[in-house]
Amino acid sequence: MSSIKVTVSGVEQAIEADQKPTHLFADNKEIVVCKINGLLRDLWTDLHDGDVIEGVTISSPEGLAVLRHSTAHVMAQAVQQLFSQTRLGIGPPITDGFYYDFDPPQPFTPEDLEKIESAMRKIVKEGQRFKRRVTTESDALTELAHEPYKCELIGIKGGGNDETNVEVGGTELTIYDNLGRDGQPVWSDLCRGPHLPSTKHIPAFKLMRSAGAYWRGSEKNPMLQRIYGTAWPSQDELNAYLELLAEAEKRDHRRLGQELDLFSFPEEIGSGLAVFHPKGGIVRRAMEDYSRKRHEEENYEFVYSPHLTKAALFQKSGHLDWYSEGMYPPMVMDEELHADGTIKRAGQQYYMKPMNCPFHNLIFQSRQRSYRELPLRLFEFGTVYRYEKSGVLHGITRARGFTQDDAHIYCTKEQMPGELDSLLTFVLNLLRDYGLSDFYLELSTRNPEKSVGSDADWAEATESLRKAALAQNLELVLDEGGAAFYGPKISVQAKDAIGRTWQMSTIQVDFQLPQRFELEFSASDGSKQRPVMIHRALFGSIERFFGVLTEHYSGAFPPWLAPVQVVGIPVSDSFADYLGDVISQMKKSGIRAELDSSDDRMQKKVRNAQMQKIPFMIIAGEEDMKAKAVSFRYRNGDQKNGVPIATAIAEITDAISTRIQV
RNA sequence: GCCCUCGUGGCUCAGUGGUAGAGCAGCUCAUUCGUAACGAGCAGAUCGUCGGUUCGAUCCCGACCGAGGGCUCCA
Repeated sequence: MSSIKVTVSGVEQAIEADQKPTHLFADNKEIVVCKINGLLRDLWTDLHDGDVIEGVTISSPEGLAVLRHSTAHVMAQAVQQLFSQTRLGIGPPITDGFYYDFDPPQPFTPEDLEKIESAMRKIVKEGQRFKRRVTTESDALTELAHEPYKCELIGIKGGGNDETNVEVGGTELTIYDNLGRDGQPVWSDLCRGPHLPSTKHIPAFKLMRSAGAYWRGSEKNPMLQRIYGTAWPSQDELNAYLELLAEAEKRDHRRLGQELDLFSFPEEIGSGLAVFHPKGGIVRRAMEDYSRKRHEEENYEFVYSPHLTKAALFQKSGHLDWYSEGMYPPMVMDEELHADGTIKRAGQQYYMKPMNCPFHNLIFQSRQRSYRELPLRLFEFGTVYRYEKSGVLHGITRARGFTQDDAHIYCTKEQMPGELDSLLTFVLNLLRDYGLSDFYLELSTRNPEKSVGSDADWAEATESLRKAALAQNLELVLDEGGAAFYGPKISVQAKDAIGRTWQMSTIQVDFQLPQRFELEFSASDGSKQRPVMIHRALFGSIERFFGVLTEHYSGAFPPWLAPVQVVGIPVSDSFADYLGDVISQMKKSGIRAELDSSDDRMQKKVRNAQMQKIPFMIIAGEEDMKAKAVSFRYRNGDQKNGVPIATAIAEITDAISTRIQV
């Protein structure tokens, strides 16, 4: 046997020509795949003289993707074992897991998933080897004649997105055979690879759920059945992931909204339309009040506009042309009909507003504007109504009626860069005040296929946005071509307490509306000029931000936002008057304090307050009363006894005014 | 909108082709108790809505309304 020279992990060495990477890395069980000359390859790949080989561990991002993709294959094999009539779609790795799309005779039931999972465990146990086989288009079409979706992929080879690329994205068309103990193929799938050396390299996995999904992501295509799963390098990591999901479920704002009596969605009102209960109302008002105060400091002017308008306004803005299916249908007023039903007098159409901007434009236009007034910043807590598709509604974060903290800034071209810069700083600082601290920014640029406005305007606005973003020293992600047709935008993404990303604020330049409304101001030389218009919302919608904060804090709001800041718990009834007096003093200091005078035992009252996530429990009994003091119990279970009344009040008012979390 | 799952007292859930139970919450009584559920009793549901099948439906079928998980969508 001849030998060849290869470089393994940076070290040049001579090996037998029939040695594979799997042999080279035999002493490191963490290595499940490798890079040969920079390309990700199976550990069974043939080596050639001069190859440069690096091991890739199962825990690396690439290793995880391979693990998950291989697990998807095992799932597809199990599905076809159990349901032989099932045709295969695609099965790529995704964040934290994988999915595979199937076209089964019957949709999968939860019991099916259990069966599939145990069939998978068997396959994993068998240690089937993944073997790569190069084929040709015509051979593959013959071999996979019974797999119509796979044949379709062969037809679009190379042209697909990242997901279809997993199947056919390589330069060669390949099929992976799973070899049983006897070395004979037991199952095959069209796939680019690479894969784990064998199925026994799958340490931990779990099927999560099945769901419908359109073939290749288009709602014009048939609906396939997708099964989601997750796979990890160890059982511990799988458990940690499942715990994270359980934690996310516990802090789901829809669940907390009910448990903490914050809001509800009465069926009688309609899908996606919420009512805020008193406690939710307090949180919301605290949010709004603080936002209003900060906006006033930043020279915003507060305006109001009606919830509905004649069609003409949204015709002028263009919304009816491109957005009517997202709007509630019109109300026709004062229409008169002939006896035969034909129209005698045309009525007037009124629409619920899906946006506030046209109203603000009318305010701008209500009189002649001077350059001396600019930038003019019009702010409104504007409630809008959008007929979202039923399937997209999600608690309070995606609703059909919601209130935007909406402002439109009218300024000169020259003012725009400075305005965007100070605006972004303002936005981020305000979000920080609400307790979010981990951000990145996303800049959406022009889609040349679909946009209005001149090249120069776009370039200038995009550059101003980019400069403003870079000045923040935050990660900036480019969303190439992702802007709306009327102008570029920057959006602020925030991470919450358990690491999930939420899109928060958006700052959007608009080249369209000033033109459609023919907005003008008088410049210093007396000429008429068109202002630049900037749309911006910090919360997106108040309801949505409310939901995000609820999940971020898991319902344990910082004192300044908490519906009830203090609950007084007397050790027994005989101390209720004493403690009631302390609570009254707190109320006079502006603290949202309540006395629990129910006839529950104090332990029960503590439990109730704990479950309501009230920041401060103030307890008083014999000792405290004698000392003219109270005892604290904090949400985390800590205690502080014998605190003089004035000190206690000061501690609480201080926590509220500094907006700290406790 | 599409696919799947679900809809039983305020909440969480059990249950059956012959008109319903539990725990918590509520109310009453008892208790007055130092940091996460004292005890007893009472009350509370035309089993989402409307049709159909059936001698009879909360249970089977259909439509609608609503919820959940996804897909698509979010100007």
